[in-house]
Amino acid sequence: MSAVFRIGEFSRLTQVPVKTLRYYDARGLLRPARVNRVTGYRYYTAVQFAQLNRLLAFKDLGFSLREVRALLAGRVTPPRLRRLLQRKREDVERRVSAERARLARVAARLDALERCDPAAAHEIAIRRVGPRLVATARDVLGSYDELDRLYGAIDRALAPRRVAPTPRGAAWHATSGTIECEALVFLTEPVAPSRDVHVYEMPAHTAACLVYRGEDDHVRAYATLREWLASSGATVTGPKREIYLDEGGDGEAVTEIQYPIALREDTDA
Amino acid sequence: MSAVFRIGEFSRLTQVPVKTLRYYDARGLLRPARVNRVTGYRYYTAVQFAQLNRLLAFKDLGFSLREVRALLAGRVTPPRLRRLLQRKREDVERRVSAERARLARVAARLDALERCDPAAAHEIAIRRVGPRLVATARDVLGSYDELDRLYGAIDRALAPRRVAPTPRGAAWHATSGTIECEALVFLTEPVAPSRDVHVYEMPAHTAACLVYRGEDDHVRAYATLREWLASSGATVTGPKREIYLDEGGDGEAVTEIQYPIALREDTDA
DNA sequence: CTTGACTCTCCCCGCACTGGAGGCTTTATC
DNA sequence: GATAAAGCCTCCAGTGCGGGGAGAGTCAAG
Repeated sequence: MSAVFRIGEFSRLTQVPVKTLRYYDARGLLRPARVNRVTGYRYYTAVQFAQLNRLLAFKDLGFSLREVRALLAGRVTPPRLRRLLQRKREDVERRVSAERARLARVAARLDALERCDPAAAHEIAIRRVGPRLVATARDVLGSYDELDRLYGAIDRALAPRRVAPTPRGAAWHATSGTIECEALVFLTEPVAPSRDVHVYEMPAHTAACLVYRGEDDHVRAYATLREWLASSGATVTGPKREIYLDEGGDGEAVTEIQYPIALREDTDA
Repeated sequence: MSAVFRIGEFSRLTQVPVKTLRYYDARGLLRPARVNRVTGYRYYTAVQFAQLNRLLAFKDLGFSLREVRALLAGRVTPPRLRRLLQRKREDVERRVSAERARLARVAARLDALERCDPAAAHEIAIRRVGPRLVATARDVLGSYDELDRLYGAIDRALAPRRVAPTPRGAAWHATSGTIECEALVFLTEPVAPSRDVHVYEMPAHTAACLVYRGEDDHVRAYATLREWLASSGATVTGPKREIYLDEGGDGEAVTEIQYPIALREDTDA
């Protein structure tokens, strides 16, 4: 006497595609009340509507199908559900703020474009800069050329173990009015520090990165970056770094600028 | 003279996994400067850093790799980029508000749980209720039993074309103090309306759905739904509907309640 | 008995990667 | 010059959540 629905009618009533219902059956998430052994036809009854609603409700909260299955099948003690929901909430909160930050960046980019700003902001990448072992020498410099003095000190300190020629870099610390330069090279294994050469692991952080070619681009690159930093809702959280990717004796030099940043999700839109 | 990097070193400097770099190569997104025909080794130069940054920048804005490839390779006229970015912005805005609404629902659920609320709110599903063709008869009713009169009218109007026995339903309109009932059955093909039977396509909308069994659950179900509606930041946008999934002459009846709603993303957290 | 709508299983496709197996190359050390 | 340890290569398979379609069987109406 009780009503029975074939998959198509069940699908029409629930607005869940037939394919999806079969998928849920195969995954053990929603078994039809009866399946004809011979023809394989699935027959759903009214109780399946309730089961499907529970399934969709959990899915809507952001649980994966694997989790939903556990929630539907296994005992869900309320304290355990509470913990799961709390983790879910943090998850979703993170996603919300990530999406809002992304929205701010899209809006900033669009803004720049509408102001007919020629700034090539699409060359700025926000990257995770991972932890890397570095050897550094630090001093206040009178001119750019003095950098070589610092690299010389580093090279001497590393002399016994000849290190593969990875690109060199420099961090610029603005402390108490003067600008101090910290020349650095990347290491692949620890090395003993010396009197004026420090060895430590640079912590991981997020940075806005921009690569430029040649000396001419230098000024434009910094202008672009500064403008982007101002308009995209990011705050600088440390000394800027330069990585000399190609010191190009014959051709143009190639350098990457990295500004350590923290993203905020303010937008003026 | 210019610096050349093997894939591992390039990966270390950019923090992009080796596997991903190979994937980008295969997809034509980032070709190494040189590939040794014999050994297959990939060699990257400094310019690839700039290309990779552009790639990551576009990806970060939410473009798919397919779109990124088009942006990197094809001519990107600024007006076209502007349109793409505008669409992206709407996309991301939608995602943000969807995630915020989800967050509100997770928080509401957690709230209910912490108040030791026994409400089985996880049986409430938010569903898209698609457009469906219906035949309806509408009147102010004195008692529940009068519903049969309305269904009788519908049946007579459809008599020539005997329609498959799909579940019946009813919408309850609260207009000017009285409650009016609109009995409805679903159709699969258009039928000519009569004097007191209307035929039209019910528009698609979002609804909060809850299935209950038997008469005892009726009151509890409505209490649960009302409470959920109050705490989850949704507003009712139309007459509630009931779908009689199983009128169960012998067993318990099964009914689905549907409240048309609009989601807002307010949260008190 | 035929027609048309419905259903079944099976396999491939998409996204953006990630992991592993099995086999070369390069580099460092003895 | 031999060897070991990294590093690199290609190819195959899998992730989550289904969508599309082929080819065959089933069900109800005329």
